[in-house]
Amino acid sequence: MSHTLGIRQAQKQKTRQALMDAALELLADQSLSSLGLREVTRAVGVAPTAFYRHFDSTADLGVALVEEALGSLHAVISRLLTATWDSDERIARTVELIADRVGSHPAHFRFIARERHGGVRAVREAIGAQLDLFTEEVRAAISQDPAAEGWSDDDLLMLAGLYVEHMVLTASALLTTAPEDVPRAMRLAERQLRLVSLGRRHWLD
Amino acid sequence: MSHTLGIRQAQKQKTRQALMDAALELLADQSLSSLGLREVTRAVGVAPTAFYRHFDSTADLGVALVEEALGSLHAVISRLLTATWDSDERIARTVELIADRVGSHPAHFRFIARERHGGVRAVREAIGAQLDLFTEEVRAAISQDPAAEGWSDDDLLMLAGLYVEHMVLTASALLTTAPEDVPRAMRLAERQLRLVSLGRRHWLD
DNA sequence: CATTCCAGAGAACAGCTGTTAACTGGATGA
DNA sequence: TCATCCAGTTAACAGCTGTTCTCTGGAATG
Repeated sequence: MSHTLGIRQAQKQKTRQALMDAALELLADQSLSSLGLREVTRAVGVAPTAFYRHFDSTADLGVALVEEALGSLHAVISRLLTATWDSDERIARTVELIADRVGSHPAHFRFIARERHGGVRAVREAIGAQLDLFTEEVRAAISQDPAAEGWSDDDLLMLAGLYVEHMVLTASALLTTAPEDVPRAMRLAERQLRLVSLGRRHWLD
Repeated sequence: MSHTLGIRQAQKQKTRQALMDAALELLADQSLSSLGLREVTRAVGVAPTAFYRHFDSTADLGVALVEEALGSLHAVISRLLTATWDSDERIARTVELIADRVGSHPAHFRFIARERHGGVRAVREAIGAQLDLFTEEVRAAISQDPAAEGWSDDDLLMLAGLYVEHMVLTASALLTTAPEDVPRAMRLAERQLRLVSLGRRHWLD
């Protein structure tokens, strides 16, 4: 599986990653639509023209960043969803997971929150597609639950959408929360999820 | 109350409004952090330097746009909240109101959704402050409701936050919905609100 | 070993940017 | 009527932008 790359390809990937890392850092206080290609190459210490060996444009780089930020999350989320905990435990674990990821990769989540409704269409769409994927995965998971008995597919999708949106919202809230207030923000997110779960339990009344 | 402005002040306000309108239009496919002052003045047909007679920077203009987009909404929301309808009716009216406003001022809502997590701190904060205001207003309104008996202030704020976030979410969803799918999106938003209301009703169980 | 390949460098391009300074001419107020 | 004010203009500044073409030197290939 793991084919050893030649020195040349390895170097190329290293430069590509350096460009993506630098871009992510520069995006801490600006939006993608104002990110210049020269700005990125300057930060890496590489000629402006080298950029074109890796990306067509900064928009293209943005799409690659979406994959980097959200691609690896599917596996983690799926594992969480298939575990069989009771409702409160699952809620706590979910919020913990989000807080952990936000804590270890803040720039990625900042990027996603910022560009989700941002000025670059291709990136917006890439993020939307990833979130739709998450929504479908969540829908599949909760449809297995005995509590989903009698639910229409449409209602399941509605609920899954609510969960996914809330995850994004929580991540973005945690980003703008001072470290000492993180526990409070986590408890807030948990209460909101608990309220939604209550609504879910009485949906068919 | 309505003091007649001199010709000079009237002209100044007219130019200022033209700058804001042009900016809003240009922001349809870019973020504020990439909006140039020359770009705006060019669109209006005015010298670049004239910009400084009205705003310090494009960020300053952005803050003014936040006020324009959300300032007038408080009165409308308050009126809606104090009306005494039953739960389902209120939900339907709320979603209708949002759909109406989004339909008549799409650029304003696009701007808010885009810059809520955008790259310009001052604008992010201005939007956050406005949303906090809405949250407090909603909290005050639902605390009057008999259903709020026994609720802690913290829980009321949590629920109000959920409602406000959902309004923003619905507005942004309606923006990216094709006209023929708007009714479907509205019904989806209503079902989500109904689920939250169910959770609310059973919160103290 | 000789050849091909290709990531990155270098230089140059037209055109854009925010900001300054000094100005004009019509509305304003005494 | 006449002096003052001030929204908008003109010109110029240094510095930035994306994109092109040409070149180079070390890795890959046979």
